[in-house]
Amino acid sequence: MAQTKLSRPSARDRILATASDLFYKEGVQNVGIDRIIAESGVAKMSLYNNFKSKDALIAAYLEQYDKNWNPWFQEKVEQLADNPGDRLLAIFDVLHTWFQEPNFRGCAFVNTTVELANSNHPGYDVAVKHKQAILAYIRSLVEAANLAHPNTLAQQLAILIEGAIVVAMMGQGANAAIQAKDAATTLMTASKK
Amino acid sequence: MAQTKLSRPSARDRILATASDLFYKEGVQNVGIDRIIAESGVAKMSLYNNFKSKDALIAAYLEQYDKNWNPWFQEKVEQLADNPGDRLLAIFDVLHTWFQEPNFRGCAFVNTTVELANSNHPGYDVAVKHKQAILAYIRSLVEAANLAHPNTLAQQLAILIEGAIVVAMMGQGANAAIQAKDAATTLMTASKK
DNA sequence: CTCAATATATACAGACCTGTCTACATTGAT
DNA sequence: ATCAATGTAGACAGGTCTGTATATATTGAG
Repeated sequence: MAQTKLSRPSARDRILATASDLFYKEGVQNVGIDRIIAESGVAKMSLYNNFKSKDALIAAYLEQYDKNWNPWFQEKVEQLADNPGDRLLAIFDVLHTWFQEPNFRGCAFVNTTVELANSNHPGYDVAVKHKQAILAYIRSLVEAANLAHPNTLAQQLAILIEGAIVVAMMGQGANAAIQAKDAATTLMTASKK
Repeated sequence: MAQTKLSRPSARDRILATASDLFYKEGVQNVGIDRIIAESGVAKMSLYNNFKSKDALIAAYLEQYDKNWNPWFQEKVEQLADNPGDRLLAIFDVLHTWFQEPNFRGCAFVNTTVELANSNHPGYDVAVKHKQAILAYIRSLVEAANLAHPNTLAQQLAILIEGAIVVAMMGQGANAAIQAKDAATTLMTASKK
C-alpha cells in the first residue's frame, strides 16, 4: 500500500519519478536505462523487476503523466474561473503559465508519439487516450456554457491549444497562449446562441 | 551543375532523397546510416564524403525540405485562390490534402526538433527559420488583405495551422484542417476593417 | 526471530550504431 | 589516353544500449 512512516519512496516510485523528469526534458530516446538508475539511485535489477522493459517504462511514464496532468490542469482552470465560459478562456492562462516554466518542452504525449513513430508501441494508445480526455473536458465546458455547435467549437479550441503548445515550444511564441486566448474569445463570441 | 543527359543522379542526391524519405516517415533517430546507404544503393564512404556526419545529414535534410516545401506550399495555395483573403483560407485546403497523404506524419521540422531536444544541433536553426518563413508568408497575405491587427492575426492563423497538424497527426483529426479553416474564417471576419 | 520479498552491486552478453580505413572501379573532361 | 574526381565494397574499431545473470544485503510482517 501507500508509503507509511518517513521511509524512502519505493524503488519503483523513484524510478518513475526520475524517468518522467528525464524523458520529458530530454526525450525518451535520448535517456538510457543506465542514466535513469544512476540518477534515481537504484540498482538495474530493481528497474527490470518493476518494469518489463524500457518500452514498458515509457508507457508507465505516460500513464502516470496522464493521471497527474489532467487533474492538475483542471484544478488550475477551476481556480481561475467559476463558470464554464470563463473556464474555457482560463485554459489559456494556465497554458501561459506552463509555457513560462524553464523546463517546458511541449506536450509529453505528442513528443513521445513523434519519437516512437510507431502506433504499436504500448505508449501510443496512452497518448491518444490522453488527447481524447482533454477534448472531452473541453466539450463538457462548451456544452455547459450552452454554446452553438459544441463538437466543432470544442475541436477548434483543442486545435488552438495544440497550436499554442507547438508555437511556444518552437521558440517564437512567448505570447502564443495569449494570442490563442484572444482567438478563442472571438470563436466563442461567434458561437453565442 | 544540374544533371545532364540521362545519367543517374549523383550519390549525394540519392542519399539525400532516401534520407529525407526515411527521416520523415520514421524519425531521424530511428533510421541509421546503414539503412540509408542500403536503400539508396550507395557506399558508406560516399555518404561520409558528401556529409561530415549524420548530424550534418540531418541538417541538410531539413534545409532541402525547407527549400522544397515552402515553394510547393505557396504554389498550391496560389493555384486555389487569387486574392490574399481567399489564399489565407486556401492554406487550410492545402493542409487538408496533405493530411490525407498516407505518409503524413506531422511537421518534419517540429518532429526533428522534438527528437533532437537540443538547440545546439545544426538542424535546430533551420527548423526555427522555417517557421519564421511560414509566419512571414502568412503575415504578407494578411497585410495584403488589409485586415486589422496583422501581426496578431497572422500569429493566430499560424497557431491554427500548427494545431491542425498536431491534431491530424495524433489520429483523431481527419477533419482538423476543415475545422481550422472554419475558425480562420471567423477570425478573419472579426478582423475586417 | 525468521523468512520471504524487495533491493543492491557488478559483470557481461549481444546487438546496434557511427565513423574510419584500405583497396579497387568508374567516369568525364581535357 | 590520361588523370583527377567520384563512387564502390567490405571490414573493423570503439562506443553505447538493453536486458540478464549472480551473489549478497536489507527490511518488514508474522
